[in-house]
Amino acid sequence: MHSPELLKGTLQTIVLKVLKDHGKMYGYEITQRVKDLSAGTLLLTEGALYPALHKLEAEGLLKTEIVMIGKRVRKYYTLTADGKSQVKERVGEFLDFIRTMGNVLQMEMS
Amino acid sequence: MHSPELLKGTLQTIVLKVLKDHGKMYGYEITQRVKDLSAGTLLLTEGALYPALHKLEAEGLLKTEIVMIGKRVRKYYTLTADGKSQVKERVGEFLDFIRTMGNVLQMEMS
DNA sequence: TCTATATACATAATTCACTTAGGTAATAAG
DNA sequence: CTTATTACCTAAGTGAATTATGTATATAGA
Repeated sequence: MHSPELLKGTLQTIVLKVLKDHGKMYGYEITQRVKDLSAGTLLLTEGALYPALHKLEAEGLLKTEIVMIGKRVRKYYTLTADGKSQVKERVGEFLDFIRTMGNVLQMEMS
Repeated sequence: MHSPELLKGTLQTIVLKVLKDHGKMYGYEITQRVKDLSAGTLLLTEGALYPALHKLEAEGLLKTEIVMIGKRVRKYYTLTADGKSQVKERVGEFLDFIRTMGNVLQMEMS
């Protein structure tokens, strides 16, 4: 798997937003959804994703539900109320950031 | 000084692009220029900037010229030929990144 | 059939760009 | 004359990622 240096600091935002848009999802599904949405360019590593999910859960932004698929464990994540409000905040921060970067890098971000 | 998590991975791009747009500059001047361009929101720390400048110089993207201002040392940086071509590449990568993030976060980036 | 690939979870060691903290010194402002 | 600003620098610590590993089920192809 590969992922750019720029990804740093955006993983939580991505996870929260994808969960908001697609509802209940499990870890592996999130990696696949992000891969699809990014046309194969954003490949979330498991070593980054799972700790991030656990952290967001510990912070009360996500809640989990374990489901058995045959003999296989699947752990579904959904946003809590706190999680939902955080989505707006994080995405807003990201928008501010790229707006600022647009100014600093003198890009015409129509 | 304060700076967001999102800044990670963008510092070199910022330095290179600012040097391309403003020509010969010294470290402290870069921090002030970035502060101005970002309306006070992007505050480069010296602990991040100076090592980054030294690294870019070691990689041959920047060259230096030391000037005495009274009894004060001032170290001017300019882009090398390699540096100039890297600017386009790095800014291009950043644009790709925000385009991809636009898709993943389902933002309408007109 | 058995072998590789995909699915699905997880943690530990390491890396690396940053922050925080510290240091030196000249100049300007009050 | 004391503080803030200008101007350079390095070192210790942090934290979010990568890389490496481990476990195990399900599936597709040769």
